[in-house]
Amino acid sequence: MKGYLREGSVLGDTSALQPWEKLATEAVGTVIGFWNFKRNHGRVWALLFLRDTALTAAELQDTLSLSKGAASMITRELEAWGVVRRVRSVGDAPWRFEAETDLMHMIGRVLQEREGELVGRVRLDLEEAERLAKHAPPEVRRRLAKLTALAALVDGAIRSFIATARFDATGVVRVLQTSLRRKRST
Amino acid sequence: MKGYLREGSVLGDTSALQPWEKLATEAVGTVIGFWNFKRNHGRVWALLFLRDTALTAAELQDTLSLSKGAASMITRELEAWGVVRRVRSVGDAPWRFEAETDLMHMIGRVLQEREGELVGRVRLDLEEAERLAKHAPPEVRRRLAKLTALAALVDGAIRSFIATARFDATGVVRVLQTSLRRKRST
DNA sequence: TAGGTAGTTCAAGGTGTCTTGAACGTCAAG
DNA sequence: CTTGACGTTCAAGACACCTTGAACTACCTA
Repeated sequence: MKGYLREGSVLGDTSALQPWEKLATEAVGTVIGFWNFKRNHGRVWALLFLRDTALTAAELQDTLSLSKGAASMITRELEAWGVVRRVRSVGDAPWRFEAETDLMHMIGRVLQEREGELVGRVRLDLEEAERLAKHAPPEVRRRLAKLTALAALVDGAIRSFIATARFDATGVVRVLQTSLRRKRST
Repeated sequence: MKGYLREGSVLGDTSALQPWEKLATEAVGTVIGFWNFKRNHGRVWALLFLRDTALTAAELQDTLSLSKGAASMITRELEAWGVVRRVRSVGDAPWRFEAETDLMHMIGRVLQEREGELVGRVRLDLEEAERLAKHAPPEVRRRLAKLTALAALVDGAIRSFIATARFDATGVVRVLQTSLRRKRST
């Protein structure tokens, strides 16, 4: 085993994507990329998720054709988001990465990281605007109120999702329902 | 009135953002921009929404400091998405734009335009992957299934939202609930 | 000490997208 | 026919973000 390093491995072991892996990793990469992360965040996570095993950075690197730098940065970021775990097997082998498998929990974390702050800030700005518009015409105030109500709704839904993130989505349902009762129209 | 055209208007009429308008348009612009449209889509819509009135392209242009080209393009796009309506007042005045005010309906349209196609395609790809993996180890198949289940869930939620888009979000709640019943775990 | 692997960092270059403004089309009034 | 407001288009430039790969640290082995 010593002589056969990464390139030209004998059994297309870790490298070489299976056809379904190709499809799935690209699909996930697309959504993730569209959703404002890097496509490669999605590809890496998806591959780790599909193989049950933990892979090394080097394996990810050439299975997905990443540069060395990219492999390092992507894994580090995924790890920071709690979407991937870094594990060291026995002895002193290189780090390996394994995927978080609780999808909902994952989405919750990411939502928190990304939307939480944004939505929260926007909500505050809108509320501030509402305050400033105290003497504006009623229709204007009504419309501002409509905006803040929406912001609050979304903010609430996200928070609840984060708090109780599970696949059943119970939390979100609850929030949407209660908000429903409070404000018929808006 | 004839002599006083756009610049240096006597009463800071249409130009000149009120402080709350400034705050609100920027806030909306930020979310929209973050959400992968142009920041200016958000700013323009928000201004039209806050002023109850329909504004001309020229007014938008200098109230929000847009270039002539941008004003034209942004309004055209908003119009195409059904987020803004183009109206011609009596006689032969220039076009004016007014905002769609049903927030939920609007979001529905946009979701449809943007997510619908993406999520749908991804879902198909994942299902194809599942088919290709027919002879893969069971754990791999289970994981693929998990992904397609998520895709299907989201796809369903979006479709239902689009179909019954209202502020109360009843539709989404219903979908999430039923999907809840069918697949405890995933 | 020399040589190798693992891993990180960062400047440089690449990519795709947004914005600008000039050129152009159209229409109506003079 | 000329002029001027309104509106659209598009090529060029500005810009933001991604990716690359070389340089570097740290650590282990011979």
